[in-house]
Amino acid sequence: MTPRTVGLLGSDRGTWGTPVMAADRTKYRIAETAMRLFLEQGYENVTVEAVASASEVSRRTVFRYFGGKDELPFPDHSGRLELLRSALDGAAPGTDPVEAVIAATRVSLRDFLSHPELVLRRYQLTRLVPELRTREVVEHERYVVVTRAYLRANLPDGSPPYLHMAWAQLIDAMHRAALGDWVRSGGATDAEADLEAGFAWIRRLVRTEAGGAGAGGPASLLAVLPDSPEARAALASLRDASHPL
Amino acid sequence: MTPRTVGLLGSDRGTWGTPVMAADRTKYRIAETAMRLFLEQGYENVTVEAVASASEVSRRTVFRYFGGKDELPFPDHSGRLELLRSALDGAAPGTDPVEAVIAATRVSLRDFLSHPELVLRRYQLTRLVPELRTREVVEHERYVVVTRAYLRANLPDGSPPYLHMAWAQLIDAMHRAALGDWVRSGGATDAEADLEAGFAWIRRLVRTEAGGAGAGGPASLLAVLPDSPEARAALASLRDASHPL
DNA sequence: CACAGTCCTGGCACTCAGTGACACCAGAAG
DNA sequence: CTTCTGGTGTCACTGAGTGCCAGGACTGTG
Repeated sequence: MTPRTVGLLGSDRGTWGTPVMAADRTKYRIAETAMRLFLEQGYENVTVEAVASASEVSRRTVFRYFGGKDELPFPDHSGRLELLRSALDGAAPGTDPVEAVIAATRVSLRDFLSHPELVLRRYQLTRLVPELRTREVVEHERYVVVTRAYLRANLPDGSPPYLHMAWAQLIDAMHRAALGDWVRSGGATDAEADLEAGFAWIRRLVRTEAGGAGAGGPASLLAVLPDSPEARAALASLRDASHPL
Repeated sequence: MTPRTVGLLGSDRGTWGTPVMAADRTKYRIAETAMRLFLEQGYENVTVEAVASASEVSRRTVFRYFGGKDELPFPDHSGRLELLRSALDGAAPGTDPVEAVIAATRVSLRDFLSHPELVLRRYQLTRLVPELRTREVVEHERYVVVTRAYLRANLPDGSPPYLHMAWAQLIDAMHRAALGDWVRSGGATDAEADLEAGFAWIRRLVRTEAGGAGAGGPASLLAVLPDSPEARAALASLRDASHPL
């Protein structure tokens, strides 16, 4: 280990952060090289052989670390997926399952933001190369599958069959929106704040389903009305009268 | 045209319905053959060459109709995507954009259900072959991309940045749930009714954002409270007083 | 009838992704 | 020194996907 080959890389420890990449330096080194070549020469014009030799490994080794050429820009996904799983597994028993998924999604976004150069650089690539965009979609779907499964297992029994799907997609929408805006802005927005704003919006909906007792369907009302002082006052009095939460 | 080659197929017009396949018989014939071989021998054990010769076309022709081996079971997606687009384009000008997407999604589901054998047979395959499941995810994402773009363009200007994403994902969740339950049940459930039930649930949320005037953010209140006769009465009077829609 | 144009097809030939099998070499442990 | 183990390189092979060209069917035009 500790290759003396500083050549193509700025240093022997790459450019990207520390947390995940410490686990497997070689994998990230290959990914970094691949993304550089893809950006310089175009995805289709770069063979795996080229990536391998530029990374100073054999072609076979590239395929030992990555399932395919299109996975080269995503060395962090497997780790983050594991992070998401453990965040859900580690949720306190009594926790509202939707809140558990929200917390896990927050963890996932934080992990994204801890590799800003990787994520922003990759965006340049996925925007340009349809095949990589496709791969990104597939990788992303894995997260949603995990949250869907968690919600299906933990939502109260009387829930309608679309509910786990709805919350999973809704929470994912906030994740997508916050991360997407951040990435499109080149890292300028406050993604965590945006995510929390989305969660706040979600929470105003989730109380409907989560509050009531299980059997017989939701015992809540969801009301939408034009804003006005009268409406606010009426709602406030109703809320205070019956539900002093 | 009108090939006299009845050989491997039960008839010269395949097995599946009429609407889309009339457009290109050959494409559906190849798809049918491919799915049969995939189910009989396993996806990885069937080469494109085998599909081609069993379909009585050349290997080259298979790739003229399909972008790749993994697209063989999805001959209907391009047509349905076009259907979705035209449904959105054809929406009446004043229509609530969320309602427009709901209507388009209804059309999409109907189109799915018009090919029951194809869809149910394909489910056996996608459940079994990860690569095909992946392709299904990607194809599905295309629909959501279209609806997202439509909502982003047509939602009122003051809407928060996550809103188009949220509604798109939410409506898609209903589509996924209804179609998924139908497919998993082997075609036994009433998918259209399930979809409408989901839409009804969505409508209780959507009124919030769609009603208000544009500038300065949503001019609506969203309230969630415990159900009670008093609450219902109070809300009814508020609604009648200010918003006689 | 002759001829040009178009569309769909088959037939190569080629690149390259991905995989299996085996050999090699480091270091750790006995 | 021997043995085991984990990471690596080398080689050979299958098969997906593409570019190019040629041929046949059909159409319209002179």
